[in-house]
Amino acid sequence: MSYASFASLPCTLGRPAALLGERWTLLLLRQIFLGTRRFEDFQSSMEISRSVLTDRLNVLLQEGVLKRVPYQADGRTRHEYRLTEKGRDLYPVLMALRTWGEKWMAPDEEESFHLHHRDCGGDVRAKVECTECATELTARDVVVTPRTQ
Amino acid sequence: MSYASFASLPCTLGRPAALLGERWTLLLLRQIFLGTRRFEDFQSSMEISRSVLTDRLNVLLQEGVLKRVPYQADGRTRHEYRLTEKGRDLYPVLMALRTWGEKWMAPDEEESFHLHHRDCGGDVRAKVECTECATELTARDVVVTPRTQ
DNA sequence: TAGCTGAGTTCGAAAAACGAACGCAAGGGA
DNA sequence: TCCCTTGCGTTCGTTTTTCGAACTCAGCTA
Repeated sequence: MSYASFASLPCTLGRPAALLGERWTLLLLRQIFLGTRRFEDFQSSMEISRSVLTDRLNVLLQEGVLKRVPYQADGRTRHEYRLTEKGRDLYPVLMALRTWGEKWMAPDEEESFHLHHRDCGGDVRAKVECTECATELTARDVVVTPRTQ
Repeated sequence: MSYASFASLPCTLGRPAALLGERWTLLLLRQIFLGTRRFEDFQSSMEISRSVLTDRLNVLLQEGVLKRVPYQADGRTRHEYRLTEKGRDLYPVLMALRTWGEKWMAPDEEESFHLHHRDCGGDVRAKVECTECATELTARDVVVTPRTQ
C-alpha cells in the first residue's frame, strides 16, 4: 500500500490522518492557528528547511486547507497563506491535541499560550459528543461497525 | 531547532503535534482504535515496513500511550499492544479528524466504518466547547494570549 | 528432526529531509 | 544608473529516514 496510497483510501479517518500525519504538517497548522501567515515567518519560527516548507504549503493549498491571499508590502504585491473555511474547521483537531497535551504532557507546566472564550473568558476544551443525546463520549461508549477493510 | 527538538518544546500543543505528526503515527493510532493489537496485524493491514513499525510502537510505548500486555497463543506467551488510559484519551483527536474528514473529504461517500453511541445509537461528533458557558466554539471565538515564543 | 509462526532485527537501496547557496522581481538610496 | 535589500521561493549535494527482502530466534507441531 505504502504511505501515499492512504491519500486515496475510502476512509474518512484514514485520509485526514495520512494528510496531517506527514512530518511538519501538524506543527505548521499550529503555527498558522497562532497567527503566522508568511513564508519567512514559518521558516524562522519553526526552523523547517525551506524546500520542505514549500512542499507542505503546496500540499495544504492543493487540499484547499490554505489559500494564498495578496497583500501590499512596501508598495509591492505579495502573498500570504491563510486558512480557508475547510482549514479553519481543523480547529477541533488542534484543540483536541492541546486538551490532551494539557492533561498528559505537562500537568504542572505553565502553558506557552493561554486560550479563552472571547465572550465569557472561560477555558477551551475539545470533547466528543453524541449528536442525539448530547452525552460526552469516550472510546468505550462508541460501537464501531466496519464496512470495508 | 529541527523536528526532534519540538519534543522538548514547552508547549502543550507543540509537543503532542510533534509526537503524532511523525509519519505513520496517526495511521497507527487509527488502526489501534479500530481494534488491531498485534505486530503482524499492524504490518499487514497498513503495509508499513517492519522496522518503522517497530520504531513507532516503541515511541508510543515510551510515551506511555501504549502498553505491552501478555497473552497466550498456541501455548506460548506473546505480547500485544494496547492503549493505556493516556492512549485512550487520544480518542477526541481521532474523532476530530474523522468529523473533519466526513465534512470535507467525502461528503457523499459511504464511510468505511460506522460509529454510534452504544446507549442511544446516535452519531459521534468532536467539538470544541467553553468550560464555563458550554457554548460550542470555533477559532474565531477564542482569544490567544501568548506567553512564550 | 524438520517445518511453521509471531515478532522482531539487519542491511543495502531508495526516498525524504536538510541546509547553504542561488535566483528573481521590485523598491529604495546614492 | 548601480547596488543593496526583502520576500519567496528553487537547486543541489549531503545526511537521515524509510523501504523491503532476508535473516534470526524461540517454542510449538508433525
